[in-house]
Amino acid sequence: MTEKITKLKLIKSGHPSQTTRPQTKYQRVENIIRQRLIENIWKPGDALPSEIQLATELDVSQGTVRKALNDMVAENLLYRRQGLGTFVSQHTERRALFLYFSLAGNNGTRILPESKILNFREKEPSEAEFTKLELMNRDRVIQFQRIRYYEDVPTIFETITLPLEHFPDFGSDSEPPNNLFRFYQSFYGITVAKAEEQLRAVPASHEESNILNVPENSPLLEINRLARMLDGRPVEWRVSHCDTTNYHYIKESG
Amino acid sequence: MTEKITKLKLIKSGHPSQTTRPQTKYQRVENIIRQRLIENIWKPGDALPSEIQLATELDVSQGTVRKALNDMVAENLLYRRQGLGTFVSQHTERRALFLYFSLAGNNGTRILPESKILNFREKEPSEAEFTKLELMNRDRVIQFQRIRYYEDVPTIFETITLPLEHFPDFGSDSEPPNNLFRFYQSFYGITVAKAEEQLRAVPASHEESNILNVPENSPLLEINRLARMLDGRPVEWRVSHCDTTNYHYIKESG
DNA sequence: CAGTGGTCTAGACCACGCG
DNA sequence: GCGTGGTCTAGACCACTGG
Repeated sequence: MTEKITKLKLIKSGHPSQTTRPQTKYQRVENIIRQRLIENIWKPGDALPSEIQLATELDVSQGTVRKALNDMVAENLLYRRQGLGTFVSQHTERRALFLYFSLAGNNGTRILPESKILNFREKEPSEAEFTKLELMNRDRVIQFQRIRYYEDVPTIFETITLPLEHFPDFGSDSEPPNNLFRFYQSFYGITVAKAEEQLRAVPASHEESNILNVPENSPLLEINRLARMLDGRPVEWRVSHCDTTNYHYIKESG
Repeated sequence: MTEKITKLKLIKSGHPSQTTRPQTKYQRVENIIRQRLIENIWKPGDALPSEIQLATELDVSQGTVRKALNDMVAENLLYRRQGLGTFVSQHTERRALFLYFSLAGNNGTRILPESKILNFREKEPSEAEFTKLELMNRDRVIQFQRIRYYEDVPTIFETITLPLEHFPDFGSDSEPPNNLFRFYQSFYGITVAKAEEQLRAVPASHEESNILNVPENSPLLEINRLARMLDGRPVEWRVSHCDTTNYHYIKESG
């Protein structure tokens, strides 16, 4: 009994600043783990310490650690494999495909389409780019465009804008690969944690009609997506114009 | 000790058929609750018995009931209000808006747009309708079309198809209201539990160009949505053609 | 086999909503 | 005050994985 009381005292006195703004233990555990992910102390693919080790280190019960980890698994930041451990999520092909790429063939199958870079430049951000990417100073941006092919048919025309700040020497070595998120993660230690998409129907421009081999002004699906890192800062703004004759965007709700 | 052992024996012997295909207790609890929702024993808006009552009734611990309920809260079938209880989800305006209606103004605000019914008929299903709605016999279907307005501007043209089987006397009393899901729920006891959407860009037909007041062949966003009931059977097929000049479809991932 | 996550229990105490 | 869900603990046992 006395031991219990002492423990509670210790916990409360150990966090005196949080008496006004109460925070649960599992939230504190979550924040600690989140911070370690942001600081790359635990890298994508790494196994975390076991639940019992974490519980001991952070002086909480295993159940509290479980709750925190389960929350983060639900956020796709971690994944579990029974008998093996808890791991930091990576931007594998599968993850890219099911989390951040929603186009599927009319039969329902998804493929991560091949892509070809058309152009590349470093420049001052436009007003829209400055706002969208939440740039602070007049930081420069990287911008490139590419075509993506579904079964060798050009289907998507993409314009991608990145804050130069986070991507030094981008594109100087070699062409950026097909799976950009994995590239950001493995070369720059930047993990895309979430994204917001806005969809519209737009007419094909003259340039797009040539590239995608469709009539001018024919309808294209515009996917306007802002991707954010673990700490919430924007990392990539991507505008994709898609010929949805043979493919469509899918979403499940409920 | 002996009590514990006896209890375990009881549980196992109480479910002899499940020794080969093991199922966890919380899954069993989930299935029982799910079944009661399907059978309308607990109706939308009702409070469930308290966790302790359920635990006693089903002979499991409160923690097991918690896990089952939390899973179903994550599925949006139930919601919790601390201090009050656990409730069956309803198709309120808010729910309709945030779960099943993804159009937002370019400033980010969402509105459930007003609608006007254009026509209504009962007919034999087409081949596509038969397949999509997973009709078994040659059941008849109800079909109607409507315009939806955003700030008094016609913006969406919808074609809605329902299996007549589930909607006797549909439309004979009065016009179906704006929020259809709530109507299905309160008048027919049918809850829409999930939906699958496919999005494309399509050209405006001659008819649509008149209705939506846009040039013929101008790009429209097509939302092709199949809604399913609690037990997974299709209840509604809706094809919406949207003028996305002032509005767009939104999705958050991560 | 040892170590991991997954399930389940029993019980304590807290925070909230309502009468 | 009372009943509800929300947090937290401690410990048991199961199921899976790998060496």
